[in-house]
Amino acid sequence: MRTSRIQRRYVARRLEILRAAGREFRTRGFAETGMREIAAAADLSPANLYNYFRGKDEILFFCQDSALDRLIANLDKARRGKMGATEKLRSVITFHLHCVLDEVEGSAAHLLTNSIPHHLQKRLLAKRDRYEQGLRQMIAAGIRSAEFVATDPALVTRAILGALNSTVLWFHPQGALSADSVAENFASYLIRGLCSSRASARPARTGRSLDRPAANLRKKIASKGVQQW
Amino acid sequence: MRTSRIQRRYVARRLEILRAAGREFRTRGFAETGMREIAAAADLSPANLYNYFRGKDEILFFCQDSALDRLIANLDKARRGKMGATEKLRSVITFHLHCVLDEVEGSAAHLLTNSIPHHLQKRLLAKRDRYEQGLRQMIAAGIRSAEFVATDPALVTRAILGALNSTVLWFHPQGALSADSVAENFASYLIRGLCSSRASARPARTGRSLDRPAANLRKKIASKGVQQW
DNA sequence: ACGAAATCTGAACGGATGTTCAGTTATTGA
DNA sequence: TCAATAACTGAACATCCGTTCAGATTTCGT
Repeated sequence: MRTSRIQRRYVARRLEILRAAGREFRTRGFAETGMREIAAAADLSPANLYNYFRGKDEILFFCQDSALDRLIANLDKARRGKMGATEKLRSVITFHLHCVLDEVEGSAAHLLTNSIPHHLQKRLLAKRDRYEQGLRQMIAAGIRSAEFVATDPALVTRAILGALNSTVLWFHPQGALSADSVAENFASYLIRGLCSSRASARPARTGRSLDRPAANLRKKIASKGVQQW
Repeated sequence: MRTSRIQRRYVARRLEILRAAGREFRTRGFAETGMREIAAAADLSPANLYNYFRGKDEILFFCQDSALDRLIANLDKARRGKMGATEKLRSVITFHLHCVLDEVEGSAAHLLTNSIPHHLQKRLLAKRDRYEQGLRQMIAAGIRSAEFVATDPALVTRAILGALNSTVLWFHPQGALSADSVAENFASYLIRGLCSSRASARPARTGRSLDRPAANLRKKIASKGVQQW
């Protein structure tokens, strides 16, 4: 056989650990979750974890890395499609939510955790930037094609990602609200904000401390050095 | 005099500490920030912190508590106003962003931190629920008055709060992007999503795994037991 | 069945962290 | 000026956490 049984069992055990760790990270947070708890959740002794991962950092790294891979793969697929910007964006939003809400080992995709070593963090930030830039370009294309209203694509991208990622903070898999319905409603709302509205969304100024004209609407934003979603 | 000088100095020092702690929490995260770092940032010895706060938990608690007080006060003021739902919502969004981005000691308002003791966490969750409910009712009123399109107010509220709170993850006070322009752009985008769009925001189904009708649009959500924004 | 390799475990180590405490310095009120 | 109170500090304590390691147990190939 191509891959030996012990190899297959090894990677399966790794995946089990990642799932258990993701579950714990999600509910308790990274810093609040100890290796002993991860081990208990994965039915292992704490010491045995180190046969599968170099340490706690690496566990979180692979959680985030695999989630980002799936997100980027879906994004690229959507970008290559022939549908309009609206449908593309809808597909990305719903997939992102299902990825973050359904697949528990990927639900740690939003954790910042600057306590993870630099060389790992750099790789994650690079992937995250790539995802964010792809989404931004998708929105910018929709603006150019006049499907979307003229706004700052970078800021809208971050608003969307912030809304999507923070769902893990309140969503309960067993709750009354399904991931599907969250995805449907979020997609409708977040996309509608990009389509020109009937009524003017920017009425007469209220006059309260916001007197400076919003002239920096399309200010360029450095894509590098972005720390977080 | 009404308040003695030593009392005034005491509360002033407390505020200095809260500001310094908020600054550190914001950049490093709660678990990653030690009491020794807070003390250094506030120009105090670590031991001296305990003359002003019972411990690290209480420092975070007062950071979040004061920020929530300001947010709730502004929300109530907006709700009592006579403007339309659009202007009310705009005022709340911009104030929320300025509170979270400008006033550094309040920028910890988004931290979950389940490591803080129960009796403190309960008080914070109560205030957070009150804020969220107020915002939700504001949006629901806009829907009733036909200013906003018919959607699930609870989910839109959480999308908005998620977008707003996650700005602290990437916003840099010294960066090229001002808090004002973030507030303007976010408000425009997030409000436009509540106004009926010209083009249909929900086109023909793509057919991909989202075949279940979105019938649970107005499903009630338990307002208690909400853990996070 | 048997030696070898993989898998697993309990116990301990080193370091960091929140916190305390005895003791020192600064400030207050008269 | 002087006692009393507030403000502050360095050093240590207790605990927790990530990690390691020697050795036991299971699984594998033959």
